[in-house]
Amino acid sequence: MNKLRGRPRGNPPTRARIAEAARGLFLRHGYRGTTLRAIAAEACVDSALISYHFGSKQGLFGEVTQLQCAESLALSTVLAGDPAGLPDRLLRAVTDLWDDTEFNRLAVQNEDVMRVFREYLESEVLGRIAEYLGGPDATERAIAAVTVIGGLIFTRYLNPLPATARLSAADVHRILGPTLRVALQSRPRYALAGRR
Amino acid sequence: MNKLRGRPRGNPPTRARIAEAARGLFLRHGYRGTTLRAIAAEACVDSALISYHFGSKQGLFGEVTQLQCAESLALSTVLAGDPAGLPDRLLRAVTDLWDDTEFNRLAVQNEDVMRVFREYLESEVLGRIAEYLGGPDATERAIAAVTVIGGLIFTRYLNPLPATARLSAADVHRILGPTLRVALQSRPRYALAGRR
DNA sequence: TCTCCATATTCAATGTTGATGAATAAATTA
DNA sequence: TAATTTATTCATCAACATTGAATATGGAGA
Repeated sequence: MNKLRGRPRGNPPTRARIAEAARGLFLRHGYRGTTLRAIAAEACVDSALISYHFGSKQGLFGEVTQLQCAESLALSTVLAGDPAGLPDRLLRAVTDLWDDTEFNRLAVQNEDVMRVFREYLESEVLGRIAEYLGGPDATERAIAAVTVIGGLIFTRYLNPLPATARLSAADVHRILGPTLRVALQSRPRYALAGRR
Repeated sequence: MNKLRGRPRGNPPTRARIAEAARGLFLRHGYRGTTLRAIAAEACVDSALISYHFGSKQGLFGEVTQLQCAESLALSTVLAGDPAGLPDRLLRAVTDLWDDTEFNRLAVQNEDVMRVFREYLESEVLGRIAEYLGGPDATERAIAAVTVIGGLIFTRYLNPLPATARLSAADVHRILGPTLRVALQSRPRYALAGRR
């Protein structure tokens, strides 16, 4: 920080260095856990420079995050093949992306709601559904069901997508009913060879 | 504020009043948008009293939130009937709960990640899937698929449930494949099925 | 009833935080 | 070369959550 005032010599890529430092810190400590001063220190820069370049902390975060989103999930490949294999390809794309990159770590743990909601979903909903179903694959069926339900809650309420949120309850029932029914079905594992 | 120092006469339920005020403000303005000072003002109390009673802002929020969770989703009723009707009853319970109560408003909009993620899910994933599917009910099928995918992302990555998160990618594919397949299927209700 | 301690409350201060405006120096343009 | 635009530091701000000190009441035991 003991640098000179005024514009520095050359055209150092300071802005990029800030974004890089921010990305690392956001990944490690989440949004709230990362202060502008920490980013500035990491980038060896005065913290005011961040506001200058990115407008605000949210602006910086948005830029760093959107960069990640742009790189993510190459949908073209997924949508290129035959319709029959689409489910598999979609699932594979999602898990490949999220398992391998650091993208998921950008998910700021919303330390408050998220924890409560997770515990509730896990112990109450999932546990009791599995108990109700019984049988050897009860847990797996419950997981599938919780996924659909969690997806509904997430895309309709927690973080409403307009297309989903503006449906009536009846439409939601009609559209998701068959899906949830299949999720809850027992899927005999070794009965059929099937392809992967 | 112009009150006397020291313990007040009688045993006024100040703690409860604070919780009540906090609940209202959290509902209206979310977690970050609600300051301890605002809660204190609403409850006609010094803001230091909140730290005294609840330890911290998070402590207060946790108490208010957990109260809501306890009241929510009467699973017993859902699990009481015949297995065949379970999907419908589950869906109904979820939508009834979340449509009618204020519970969903406690979902602190994680103003940062959530917005980006929502826009991405809506415009990229949902839009392109619907475009790919084509046909009259493409949007509905895309919504169902996005729900499953969003549920997977949410319960496995964003807010990982242990049971779901510790699965291998292959297990995820196996368990959710049939579900997603059905979500993507055309569901002819009033007309004959035509693929694609 | 008197004494003491735990409890409830206000007040004042502290240390962070994100942001802003002024000063300054290099780059760029005319 | 002169003027303007851009990049940077410094000093400061207001808001925030939290903490410590001061003070007054409630309740338990004599």
